[in-house]
Amino acid sequence: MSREMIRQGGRSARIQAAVHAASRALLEQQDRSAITVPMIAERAGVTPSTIYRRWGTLSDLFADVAVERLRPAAPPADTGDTMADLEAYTLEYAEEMSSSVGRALLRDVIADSSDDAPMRCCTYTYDNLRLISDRAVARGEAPLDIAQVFDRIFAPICYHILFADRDVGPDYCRRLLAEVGRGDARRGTD
Amino acid sequence: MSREMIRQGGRSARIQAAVHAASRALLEQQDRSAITVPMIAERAGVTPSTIYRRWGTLSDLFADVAVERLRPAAPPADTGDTMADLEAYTLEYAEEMSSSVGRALLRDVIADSSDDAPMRCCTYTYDNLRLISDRAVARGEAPLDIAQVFDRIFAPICYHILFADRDVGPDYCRRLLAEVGRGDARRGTD
DNA sequence: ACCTTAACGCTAAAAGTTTGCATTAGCGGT
DNA sequence: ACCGCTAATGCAAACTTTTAGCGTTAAGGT
Repeated sequence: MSREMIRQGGRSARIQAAVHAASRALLEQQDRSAITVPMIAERAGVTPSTIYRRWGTLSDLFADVAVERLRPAAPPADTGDTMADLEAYTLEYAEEMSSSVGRALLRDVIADSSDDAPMRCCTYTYDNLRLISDRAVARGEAPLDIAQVFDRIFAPICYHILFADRDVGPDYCRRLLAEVGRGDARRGTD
Repeated sequence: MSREMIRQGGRSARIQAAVHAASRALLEQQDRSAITVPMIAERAGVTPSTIYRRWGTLSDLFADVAVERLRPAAPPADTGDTMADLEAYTLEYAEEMSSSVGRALLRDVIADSSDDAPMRCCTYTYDNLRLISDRAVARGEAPLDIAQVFDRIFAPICYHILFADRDVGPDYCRRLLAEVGRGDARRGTD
């Protein structure tokens, strides 16, 4: 969306930061259905037309903000044990996403009109899993089967969060992890 | 949303039907970002304020329409073989949802501001799986582990459709089915 | 330092949304 | 079958949001 802009430095970047910050601030205070483009513009010290031109719709702006927030701040913890790494990362992911703000982020990302935002969000998870896998290989262990981790662990977690049909707690996550671990969780990347 | 209305008969129902029909028609012709409430209202022969009052926002109206379209028209096919029933239903589900209109429906449902639409959509799938399972029991077989079918088959399918990170074709679905079948796919409902 | 042009601010017009009031038409009670 | 009650609709005015044109500013390259 605003990734492949031609102008990236200076004012353009400052405005993007201001708009993102204003969006985040408002999302924390009010219900999203009460937030409007002019509100964000005023708080960011920008005219509404700038936002309309750069992001098009409120949904796309929120998707952009959500992707930004979903971008991992720190790499997954390195415990020295691959399965422990995976468990820690999974539990953190589930806890973060199943919160009301996390669920909103997920929905914003998925509502993006282009397929760009959801795919990028997916890539973040992939990169983290890849990192855990690479560390395993560096220790002489077999790599993680990342595709299977997506199918068996992260997909169910996201599904239940998005469809709100069941609670996604640590116990449930550990069961998913155990089912994968019990089988052939590692056998090379697809 | 419009489910628990007090008035259900006569004019109210006619208007709901007209608005739904108008929405569906417009969704087939134009990009959803180009569709507005006044457009739907005109096509349905209704004033915009009626739509605003009953559905609130365009997203919620679309979610309502999507749930309606997702409601199963016919029960899943009965082949006499439980696993064949499950395969047929899964492939049909995946094909329908991975199409561009299907994906849009899924996104509309998930974007619903209340958690009502996504959960109801989920229930439709559950009911269909339950039907397949019940038929299995009637034949003296073990029931389907529905929770596992959700986690191992439908969740991955929906995840990949929503995040657009990979293609969801019959081959992929059959692999998911095989992995469940190979394991303990039937062991009672959670 | 200069040139090109993407991006912004401003403003006015267009479109969409909200709201109050009058009217219509389900629904339950008689 | 009729009557009263009120949810639901239509209409129209007030209000807000969105779009579009135009001049200006400031990145980024030469």
